[in-house]
Amino acid sequence: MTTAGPAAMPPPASGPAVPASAGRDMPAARTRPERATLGSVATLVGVSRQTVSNVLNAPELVRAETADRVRAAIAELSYRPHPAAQQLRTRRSQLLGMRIHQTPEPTIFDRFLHAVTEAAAAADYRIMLYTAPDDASEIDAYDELVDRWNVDGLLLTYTHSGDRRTNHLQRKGVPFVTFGRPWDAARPHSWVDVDGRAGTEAATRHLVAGGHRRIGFLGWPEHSEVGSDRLDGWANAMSVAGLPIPEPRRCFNEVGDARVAARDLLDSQDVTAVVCVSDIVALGALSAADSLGLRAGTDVSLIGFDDSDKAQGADLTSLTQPLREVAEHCFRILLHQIDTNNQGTPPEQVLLPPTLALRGSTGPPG
Amino acid sequence: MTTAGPAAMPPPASGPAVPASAGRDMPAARTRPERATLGSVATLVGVSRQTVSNVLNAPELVRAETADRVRAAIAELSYRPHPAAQQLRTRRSQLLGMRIHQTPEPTIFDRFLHAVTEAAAAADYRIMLYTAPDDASEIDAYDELVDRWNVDGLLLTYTHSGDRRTNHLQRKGVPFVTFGRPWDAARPHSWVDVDGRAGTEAATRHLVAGGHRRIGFLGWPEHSEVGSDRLDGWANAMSVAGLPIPEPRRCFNEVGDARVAARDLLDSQDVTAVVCVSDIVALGALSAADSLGLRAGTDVSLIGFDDSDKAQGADLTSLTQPLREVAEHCFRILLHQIDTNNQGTPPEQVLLPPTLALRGSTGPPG
DNA sequence: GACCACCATTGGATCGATCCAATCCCCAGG
DNA sequence: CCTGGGGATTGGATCGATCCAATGGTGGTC
Repeated sequence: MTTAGPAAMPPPASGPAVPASAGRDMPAARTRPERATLGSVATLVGVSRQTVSNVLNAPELVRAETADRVRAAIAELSYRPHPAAQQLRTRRSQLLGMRIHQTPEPTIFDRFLHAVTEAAAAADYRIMLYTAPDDASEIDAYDELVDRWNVDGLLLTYTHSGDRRTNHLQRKGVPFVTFGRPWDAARPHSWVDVDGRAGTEAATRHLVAGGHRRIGFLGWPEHSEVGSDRLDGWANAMSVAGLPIPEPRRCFNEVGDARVAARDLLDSQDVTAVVCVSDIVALGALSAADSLGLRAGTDVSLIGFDDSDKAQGADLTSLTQPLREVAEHCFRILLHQIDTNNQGTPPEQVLLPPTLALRGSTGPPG
Repeated sequence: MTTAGPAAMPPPASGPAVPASAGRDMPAARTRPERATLGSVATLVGVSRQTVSNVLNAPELVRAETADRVRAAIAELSYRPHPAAQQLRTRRSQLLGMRIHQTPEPTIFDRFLHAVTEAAAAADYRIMLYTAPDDASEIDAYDELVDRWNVDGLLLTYTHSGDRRTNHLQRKGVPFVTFGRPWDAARPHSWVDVDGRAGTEAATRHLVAGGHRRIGFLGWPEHSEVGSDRLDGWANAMSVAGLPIPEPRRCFNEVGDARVAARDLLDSQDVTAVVCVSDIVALGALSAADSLGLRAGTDVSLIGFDDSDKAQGADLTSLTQPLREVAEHCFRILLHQIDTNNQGTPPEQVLLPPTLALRGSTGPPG
């Protein structure tokens, strides 16, 4: 369900029917919770503010028995440090910046955003959004974010060759991680990415194991780095299997264009299976097969990439990007940079393999 | 393009080729910008901190000539107040909270998120994200957000009848606005929504004006409030036009299910046009028409809802939700509540009409 | 027993802004 | 000439945390 009004049809969790946990009553009555501070905890225990602070930030300095009493008081008053006060003193904000890109339609980036928000929340970090019309003004926005808001780190997406943003951030010494490889050999920085090549390789191997011998590839135009990577995986698996490599077809990432290209591929090349560079493209292939009277899963096998909702809806085998893991790695690496003050440790790179989600378009399950 | 890796094919703005504005050199050389503070501005001008503060927050207290000198110094040092310090003193954070919902696939909510981020940035507010598995724990999250992070206001989405969140926030006195109507007659609060009924009405009128007399409706199952609203618009327009009202067909918001329902509608009811409750459903109808040998735009007219990228790709006439306006209204109302301390003015409601984006599925343009 | 090292704890200063009350200045009114 | 009122400006206290240097108490050593 890509769409529909804000109160779209199936409410995206816990419907109105659920009565919500009943046994929460204690704090409901209070009119003014009267925020607890370091000081109030300290006087309750009978120690100084600094001792309370140490219990939280440097427990090894505090005698165990004292620490226990402090912790009890913290729990009793349900004290939590005030972020603004901390930030003022420490120059740390517990905030991570993330740019929202202007895309015609939402992408898996949005799922990534969700996963990162959750991963960060577990460590008491929050995501602050910002916008920028292009990379150039994004660089301008960094100064604002870092100098004024004390954002602790940045998560970049949509990296591309010739990306100026990473250089700028390295020069400024701001901790950051990118989701996506730097596609040119720039100064190395930390990144996390999904191994598209490994994905299409696995997909192709799966088809080969299923008995296919003529397997085509439906890709994007040449200049796409992500696209070439995925194409390479298919080509490599084919050559490893000792199979002939049909000329790949290319199209834009739209169903209509993909349908035309796919029809051509199915017609002229006589393939029995097609590995597609994306789900969108695979949907076009599905439609093309349909119009040629070929049934997906029996007459021809199709595999997409991204395991989007559309793939699930169309019963399309696809490659699942491990977005939760990507998000967790991104956050872990970023947190490490922040904690070590961005020094000492070399940049870290993580490449995660997608997994094949088998569905009807590659034959009956089992 | 719903998908593809993080560095997806067409980079979503400014490609690598663009050399980025060349003429920015001044601040690049400095090693340590040495943040300007109220105090440094004050000593430069030769006035007290408070006067500088007044220039920014209460200009009417300052003599015009003094204010000008202060403003000049502010510009020279490129001073900007430190949010953490302000927040500590004023209990205002310039932050708005927004929950990211767990949706299987991104929705127009993500476009809304973008629009809100931009609207807020113009007034120096930022969006902070949070997650919650369901409405109940979302309510828990409010305490954290409001008490600890001093979030100034909240933007809620996915309202539904029986929504407990709004009551809770009203009790706490936290400023908030919802994108979406409260579908039951709860205590009134501020909201902004898109008038689905007016949209389908306009769509139907357009079809009637084009000469159609048998116009069907393809909707969601009965329990959807948004769905009923959109159905009502169609039914009303039909009855106003004095046309017979065919039995509406209902399906889930998936292409596959919609195709089945649409085929039935096109077959048995002999309609020449179909108003659809969403783009997804309309795509199903498109596919059904195709399989029946009917060409969209000539043999049968189809209209979707949301004007998603899919609609644009499929050359489908659809109803555009004015998300930018929705976002701007939401922010404006929220800001007003914050500024007036959430008192005095009654809640404000805004209902915005969608606009019809005409494409090939309702006949040749012009 | 005096001395020192060491651990646990403390008090005061500080981050950068705003709040509040006090002060200064100038001019009209008596 | 003194007084009072009001606009413009100022200094000090404050928000809630951390940083830093100093203090109190304990035990070991000569």
